[in-house]
Amino acid sequence: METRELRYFVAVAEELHFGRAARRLGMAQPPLSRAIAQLERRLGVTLLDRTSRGVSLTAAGGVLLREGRAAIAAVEAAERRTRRAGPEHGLVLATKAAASAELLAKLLDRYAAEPGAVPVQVELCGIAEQGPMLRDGRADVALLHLPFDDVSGFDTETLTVEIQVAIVPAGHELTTRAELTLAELAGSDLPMARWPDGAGSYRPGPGPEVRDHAQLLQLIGLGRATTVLPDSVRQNLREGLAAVPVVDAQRVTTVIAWPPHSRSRAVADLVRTATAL
Amino acid sequence: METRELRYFVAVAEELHFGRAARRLGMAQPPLSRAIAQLERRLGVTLLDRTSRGVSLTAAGGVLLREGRAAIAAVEAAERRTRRAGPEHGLVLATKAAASAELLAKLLDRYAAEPGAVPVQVELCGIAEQGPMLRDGRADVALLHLPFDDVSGFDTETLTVEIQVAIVPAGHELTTRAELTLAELAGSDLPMARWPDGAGSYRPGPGPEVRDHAQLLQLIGLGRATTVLPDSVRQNLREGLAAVPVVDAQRVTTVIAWPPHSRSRAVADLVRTATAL
DNA sequence: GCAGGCGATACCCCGGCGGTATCGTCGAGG
DNA sequence: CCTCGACGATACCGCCGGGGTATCGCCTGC
Repeated sequence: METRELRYFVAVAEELHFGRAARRLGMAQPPLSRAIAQLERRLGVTLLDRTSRGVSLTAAGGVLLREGRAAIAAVEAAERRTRRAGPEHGLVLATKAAASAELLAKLLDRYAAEPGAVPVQVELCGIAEQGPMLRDGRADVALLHLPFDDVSGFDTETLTVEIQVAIVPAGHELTTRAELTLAELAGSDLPMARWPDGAGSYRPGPGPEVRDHAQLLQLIGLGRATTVLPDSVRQNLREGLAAVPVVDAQRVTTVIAWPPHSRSRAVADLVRTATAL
Repeated sequence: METRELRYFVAVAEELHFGRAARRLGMAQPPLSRAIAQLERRLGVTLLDRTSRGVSLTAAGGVLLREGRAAIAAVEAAERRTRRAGPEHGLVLATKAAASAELLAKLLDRYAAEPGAVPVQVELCGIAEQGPMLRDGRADVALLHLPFDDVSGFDTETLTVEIQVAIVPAGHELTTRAELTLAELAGSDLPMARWPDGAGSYRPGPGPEVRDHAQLLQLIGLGRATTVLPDSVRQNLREGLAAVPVVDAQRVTTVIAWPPHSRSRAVADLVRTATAL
């Protein structure tokens, strides 16, 4: 199977429409139809159910969609990692913009002091973008946060485990409390802010929609919202905001993750530095 | 990058010889040279250092060899898993021949009794062959043994943790001991049998070379060797052999492993059954 | 200095990929 | 019930590129 065939199939499987898929691939529809038919013949499996009104995936098609995406990602990872394998091309570390700044600063400082350290480019990415970046070779190593990020398929080392805290306006009645429960927070007059999910859309419910941290903190400062965040954000809270521990919120584990079998000395050094923090 | 190019490069990188690689690929040498040169041009990276007497890998070439093998494995896994995604094609479970028979028997029995169970084909493979089988889609799920097998890149659940025992001839003086240390065992008159490593060759040292379990146990019965094995082998020891716990040998953990993101209901059921044992 | 081995180059041919034109079929709407 | 339109399949064509053979250039070892 060639990656070209995989890309064609993934496009059709995602669009469920040969014409649109062909447009997305920058080609005409007939060769695409033929390529998919040929792929099915070679595999000996029907991947798509065609009606004259559209297309739907068979079970085997679903498998190939999932596995094919992974395979394409692996090929593209190989390509990118090879391109970046020149004479000490440096490391790319992917992390959330919202991640603990002190942890990151300490890690980068300590690593830079190591003998044989290479330049580290920090890639600040959006929610849950680190996993894909690591998988497809855009990043060499990432800081992930359990239970939010998916670490399956990576090697990881745990760095920190934190409780979560509610962020509320300074002076709000909740700031008098030593600790809270999620139920108490939900029962307060402050609605929980809502984040976009992976696809960029908001699940319905009360509470304002926010896109980034600054927006969120601004809204909380105005007394229009609240949220629950890892304890480490307390270090950088601006004036007008306070944090109250939430006892029954899930612990957040920060891990450093890297692709398995990564034999690069630089990655190994960085991980060793991180675990020794 | 097309998988064809990857296969070509991997062949050359493994043979370090264009002519042999071309023969292995069933093609002539000039198109292969050209394809590699084209790949290097497209990647903008030199992969091979050519002298008129041979070929050697550059650092980038080493990266592409490792990553390319993984990418090819991913593509082949996608292909095999798709082929096997017909109407309930059954599961393939990979395990060592030497693995605990009771555990396996109990697992298969319990799973077969589950509603919606599919046929399970047990694939007995050699030392450390389960990992590759799982990676390239020849198996859907595997029983692995830590610390011997490499589980990086898989999802796993721990099933059992066992101590290890020394296998000695019945009546040998060591059988009077309630427990041993590795040092004591090494200091006895019984030499440790030697297993082939991954490449099939034996590391030098004293002690007889063995290829399989039957051969090993036979030698031990004759008083010519000893070895250290997981505790569960006691259940199947033939007459003339005895087992003595070795207190400082590493614990052996049996895990069930499967490819990450495996959404198959059958795999999920089997894993659930296994963890409930 | 010469022969042999190895990779690169030159040149050719054909298969297959991608393009355009068109067909067959099914569903919606009047 | 018929027509129109949307969609995928088929037919046919042209050309690019992958693969073949022949040969070169270069280094090495005898």
